[in-house]
Amino acid sequence: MLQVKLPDGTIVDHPDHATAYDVASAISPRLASAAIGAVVAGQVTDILRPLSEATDERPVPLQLLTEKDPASLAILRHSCAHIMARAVMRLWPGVELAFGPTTGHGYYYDIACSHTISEDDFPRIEAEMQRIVDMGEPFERFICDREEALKLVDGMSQSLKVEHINTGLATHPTVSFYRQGEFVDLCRGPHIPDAKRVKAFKLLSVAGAYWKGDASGKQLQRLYGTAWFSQKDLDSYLDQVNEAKRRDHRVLGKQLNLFAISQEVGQGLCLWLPKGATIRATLEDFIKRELIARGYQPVYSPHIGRVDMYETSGHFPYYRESQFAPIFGHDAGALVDYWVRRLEALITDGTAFSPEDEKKLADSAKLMGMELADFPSNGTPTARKEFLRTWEKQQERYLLKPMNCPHHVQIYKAQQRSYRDLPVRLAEFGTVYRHEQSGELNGMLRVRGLTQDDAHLFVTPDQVLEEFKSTLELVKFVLASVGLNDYRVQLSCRDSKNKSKYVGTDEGWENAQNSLRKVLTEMQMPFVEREGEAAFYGPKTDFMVRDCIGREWQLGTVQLDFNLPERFQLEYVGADNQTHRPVMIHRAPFGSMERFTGMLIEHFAGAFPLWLAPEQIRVMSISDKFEDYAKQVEARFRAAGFRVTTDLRGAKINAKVRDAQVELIPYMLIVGGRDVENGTVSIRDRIEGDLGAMPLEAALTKLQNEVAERTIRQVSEKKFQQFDEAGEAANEY
RNA sequence: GCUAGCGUAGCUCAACGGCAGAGUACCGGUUUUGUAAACCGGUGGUUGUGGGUUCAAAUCCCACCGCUAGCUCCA
Repeated sequence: MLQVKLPDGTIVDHPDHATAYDVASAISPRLASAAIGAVVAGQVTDILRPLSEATDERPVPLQLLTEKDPASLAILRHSCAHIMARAVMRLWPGVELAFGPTTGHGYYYDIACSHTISEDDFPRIEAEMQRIVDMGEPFERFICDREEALKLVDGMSQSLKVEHINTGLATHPTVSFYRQGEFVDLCRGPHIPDAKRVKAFKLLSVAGAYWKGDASGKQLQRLYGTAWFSQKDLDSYLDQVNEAKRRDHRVLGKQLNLFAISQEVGQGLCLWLPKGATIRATLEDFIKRELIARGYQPVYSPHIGRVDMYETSGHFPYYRESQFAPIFGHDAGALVDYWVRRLEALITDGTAFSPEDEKKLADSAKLMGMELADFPSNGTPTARKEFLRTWEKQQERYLLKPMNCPHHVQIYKAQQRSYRDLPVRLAEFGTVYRHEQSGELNGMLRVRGLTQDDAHLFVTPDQVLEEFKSTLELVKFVLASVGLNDYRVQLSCRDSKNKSKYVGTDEGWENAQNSLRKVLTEMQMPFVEREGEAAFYGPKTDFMVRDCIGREWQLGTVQLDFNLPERFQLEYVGADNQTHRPVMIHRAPFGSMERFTGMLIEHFAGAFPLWLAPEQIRVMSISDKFEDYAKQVEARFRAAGFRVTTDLRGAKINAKVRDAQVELIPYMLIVGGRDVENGTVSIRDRIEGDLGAMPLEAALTKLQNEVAERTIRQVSEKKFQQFDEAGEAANEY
């Protein structure tokens, strides 16, 4: 007899080989048919798996999962990934399978297939999947030892699975498989009991992916799909996807003339059109006022700086590949730079660099006017490198600035600093340039030239906690000011297993990470820790902000840095008359103006609140007889600081109203004969519609109040079903 | 950077080897209007760029530039 303990504490007896399905059937047939999976001793597992096999614990703690449990969705989707893979294998023989995990909203399967799958193939694949679902075959689990498993997958010509068993699963004594009809796949599971449980599914897209995420590895095709327990859930999900599409900042940015990216200017270089620039300027003015109130000092620094400075900070060597190439004063600059890198590769890992090739470089350099009489041609590679490095440092070498911090460090160093001066808080909307990979560029969200709402705080070690705390408060405040109150904080730490990616000492890192934990805990801000997400010079707290349709964006960041002060030998004189080293805090509440504005466009679906709207008010005349009055109204509002225009076209009022609605203007002031007589305006709210006539000054006061309070009225017009992250189930193999 | 798909009027799209078109925007005129589209007329194109195939190329082929999705990356 096997004793099973249900969630309410009841103990029930079952035969030794009983499964969760048997237990469910004994409770009620209806429960049995609703059961998708089971949690046995805390592990999600199949309902058809013998309970005694799944755990040694007695009585067996069992919880049944039905469609209502979020974990069930992950099981369903992973099973649907198998069904999709099976369908693809039926349609195109010779398919090799890689991984097929679930994602937040669905699943994918990576495959190697000689046929290039396109969206045109989706109906065929979906039809084949439907046939498999209709057959309703069970998913059967079985276990093999390593040898059997290798034989099995090799026999099915699944070379990627062979490789995975030999590498990723090298330490597993046994591995599990799932069989469904002719389809057998190496898989950790769990799975739904049978294919009939799939009630609604859809293929979403196909794209490239790399085997095991390695860009130098094999290119695979990744098929994305989603699956739900009802057609209604699927439709609701697709609605949400369409809503996100409707809000696309690239589309709205074009329609509303907010920004443009021109092929002629260059990839990833954003042109802020007057309306977009107005939004940005309003945000910047708001932040600047706030910073002054909080003791920050404005600074400005140039857009380029000497490469040496970025070698000192570490940015140049660390991010070499994603920076614009340096600007060299000497014609041979780029050549010598290449030469040095070849010598470095030769020194560090013996990468071949023939004397003939080096001679060619030397000859070319001479031709370009470089003096090489003293070059130690017969010296060691290190000696040759040092000669060239010395030459390089004597030349003009500038870098388009990829980061503001080294410049702000120089501003700190421009004066002698006393402990009485600290904290020194230097703020700048600093524009930086990064040569992001072309495939990464995306509207305003990922660009090559961006302006950070940057600041660097130079503090004494005693001030770290307090200053860090107040910067977090600032981030919270500015996010709240644009109505973003739903966010979580991520503490991004160093990867403890791969320390070579970071600069500084173990002690410094521990110290910094502990400080951040302490502040977040004291402020009662819930946070999740992520290893390997830190900047190379220090740990970060990143704000992951959720917008009104539930998507998450990484925006603001606050970072603690013990390393740059060390590298730049920063100092202040303490009360003890000794020199001490300050600590730096890097922070950007919005991140970059480009990314933040792009995100806001999508959050508000282009309909900005009054205080941010580029065109706040449009005055429209009923006919040209009232043109003068309309102009008077416009002048009154403009004098009061509003961004106001007039529509004096010979069109009907209906047309003028429609255009203003489409352009998402917050308020329309309609003026006709009655208004001229009574000194009123007829006010129309973009959201509420006609508000009737109001004395001019009353309308002015109403709108002034709305601006002063930065009222936000336009979000959450539509409530979307929240889709819980179903979690990464069953993706180990 | 990689894989796949896509580039036609300012914008949205049609034409898919045989005369490059529609809606909208824009310009001119008529209309003088009270809360989501009045009417008439007109301008606008070396079909992303360069090469090739063909009697003939927006259409087929090649290269480059750019965009999109995903991967990889993100100080």
